[in-house]
Amino acid sequence: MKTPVVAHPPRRSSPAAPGREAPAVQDRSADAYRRLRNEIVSGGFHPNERLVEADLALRLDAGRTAIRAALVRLDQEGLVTREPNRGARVRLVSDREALEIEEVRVILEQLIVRQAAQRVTAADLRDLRRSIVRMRERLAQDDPMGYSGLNAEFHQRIWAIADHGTAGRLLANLKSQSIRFQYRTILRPGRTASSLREHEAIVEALASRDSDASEAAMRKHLSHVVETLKWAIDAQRRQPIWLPRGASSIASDPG
Amino acid sequence: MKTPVVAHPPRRSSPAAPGREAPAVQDRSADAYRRLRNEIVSGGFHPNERLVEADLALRLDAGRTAIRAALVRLDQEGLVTREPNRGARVRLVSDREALEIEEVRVILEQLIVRQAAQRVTAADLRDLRRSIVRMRERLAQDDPMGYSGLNAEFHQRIWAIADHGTAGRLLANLKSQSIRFQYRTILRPGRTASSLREHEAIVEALASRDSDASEAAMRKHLSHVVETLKWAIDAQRRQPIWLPRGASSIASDPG
DNA sequence: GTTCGCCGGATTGTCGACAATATTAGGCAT
DNA sequence: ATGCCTAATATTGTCGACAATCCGGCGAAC
Repeated sequence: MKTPVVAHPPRRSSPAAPGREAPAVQDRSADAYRRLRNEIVSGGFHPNERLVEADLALRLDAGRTAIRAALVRLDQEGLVTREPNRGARVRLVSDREALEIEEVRVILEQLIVRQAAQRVTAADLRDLRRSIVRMRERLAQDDPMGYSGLNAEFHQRIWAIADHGTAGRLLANLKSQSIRFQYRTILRPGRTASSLREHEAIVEALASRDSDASEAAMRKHLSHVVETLKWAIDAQRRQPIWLPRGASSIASDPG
Repeated sequence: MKTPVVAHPPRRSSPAAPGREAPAVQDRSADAYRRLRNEIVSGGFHPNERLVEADLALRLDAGRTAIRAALVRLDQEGLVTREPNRGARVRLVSDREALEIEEVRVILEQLIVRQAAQRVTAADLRDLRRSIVRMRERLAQDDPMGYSGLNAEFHQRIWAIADHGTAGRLLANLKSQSIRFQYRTILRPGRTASSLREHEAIVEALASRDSDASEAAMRKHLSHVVETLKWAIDAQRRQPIWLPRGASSIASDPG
C-alpha cells in the first residue's frame, strides 16, 4: 500500500496496435452487460418483467456476479429499476416520461446539429446523402422497419459529425430508454415519406454550413416527430398492441 | 421457478406509513455509494486519483462488494472511470468537456425554466424571493462561497417547480460532474453582484408566468455563466492553482 | 547502456457458500 | 369462505477465498 498522495497521470494513452479494438479476453462482466442491454432494448422482455439474477445468469451463461454488475449499470442508465431486496425489473417508461424524453431530445439534437453545421466535411455530406438514398429505397419498398433503422443511423451520423461527446452520450441514453415507443410511431400512414423530406432538408441546411438553418430544419423535423409520438400514444391508448419478443435489434450502441 | 410469462404488475404502490422515508436496515451498498459519491463531489479526492477497492472498503467501513457496486454506479454516472483489471480513478473532466457540459446545461435550464413559468405557484414565488434575500445577505457579507451554495439551491428550486423529472435528473448529474470547476468561477471579481441581478430578473419573469421572458432571462444569466467559466479556465491555464507536478500532461485536454 | 524476459507484490475479477429478506403456501380459528 | 399467523420457499445481499491480471524491479543477453 504505497498509494501516493498526489494524483497519478494517465498511464498509457493508446494500446499501440491500431487494428485491434478491444480484445477483452477476461471481461465476462462487460459482455453480460452488453448482451443483457441488447435484449432489453430490442424488446426481449416485457415491460415491467422481473429480472431474476439466477435466471439471467443461466440464460446469458454468466456468473451471478456479472449479472449483478450489469443490473447496477442498467439501473443507473434508466433501463431497469432495482428495489432493495426485491430485485430488478425492466423499467416501464410512462407516456408522460416518453414525452419528457422527447422534449429533451429535441433540444439536444438542435444543439448538436448546430455544432455539426460548423464542422461538417465534404465526406460527411457524402455519407449523409448516401443515407438519404438508402432511406428512399426503403420508402419505395414500403419497408418502414428498415427505414426506422436507417433513421436512427442518420441521426447518429450527425452526432458523430458534431463530435459533442456529452450531448451524444445523453442522446444515446435517452433513445434507448424510449425505444419501445419508436415501434409505434413508424406505423403512422404517410409519416415515412414526410420524414424523408425533412431529412433531406436537414442535409441541405448542413451542406450550406448554416447553423441557424440547420437548427430550424431539425426543429421542424422533431416537432413532427413529437406530434407523431403524441398520436401514437393516443392511438395505443385506444387500442393497445403488444410487440413480439425479440424484434429486430435497432439497438443503439451504449457508447 | 414459476415465473409467469406475462408482465407483473407493480406489487405495492406505497408502503403505508407516510412519515417514514427509507429505514434501510440492510443497505450497506447504497450507503457506501452515497458516502463515496459525496466524498468525490465535495473534493475529497484529487483529480485522477486512484480508487483502490480495499482502501475504500476500509475507509468507508464497508465490504469490497459494496464498494465495487458503488464504483460501477459512479462509473456509469461519469464521476469515475474504470478500466478493466486496472481499477477506478476519479474522472478528470477536461476543459473542453466542462464547456460541453455547460452548453448542455444551458439548454436544459432553458427548457426547464420555460416549463416552470407555466406551473409556478404563489408559494413557489415566495420561496424564490426568500432565496434571493438570503443571497443578497451573502453578497453583503462578501461571502462568495455561501453565495455559491445558495445559487445551486436556487436553480434546484426551479427544477422542482418545473417538475420535469428527465431534465432534472440529467441536470443534477451534469452538475455533479463539473462541480470541480464551479469553485473557480465564483472567484471572478464582481461576478456575484451581477449574478444576483440576473437571478432577480429570472424570478420576475417567472412571476409574470411568461415562458418566453423566463427563458430569455435564464439564457442571459447562463451566457454570463459560460463566459465566466471560459474566463476561469483561461485564468487557470495561465496560473494553475493546484496540480503539484507533471501538471502539464494532465491539465491539457487528452482527447 | 539498452532491451528483453521473468519474478513477486499488489490489485482486480469471479465464484461459491451463506445470511438476510421477501413472497408464497398452508393451517387454524372465526 | 375470510382473515391472520406461521412455515416453507424463492430471491437477493454479503463475505471470504481464490484465480487472473497488471505493475515494477532485477538480472541476463546483446
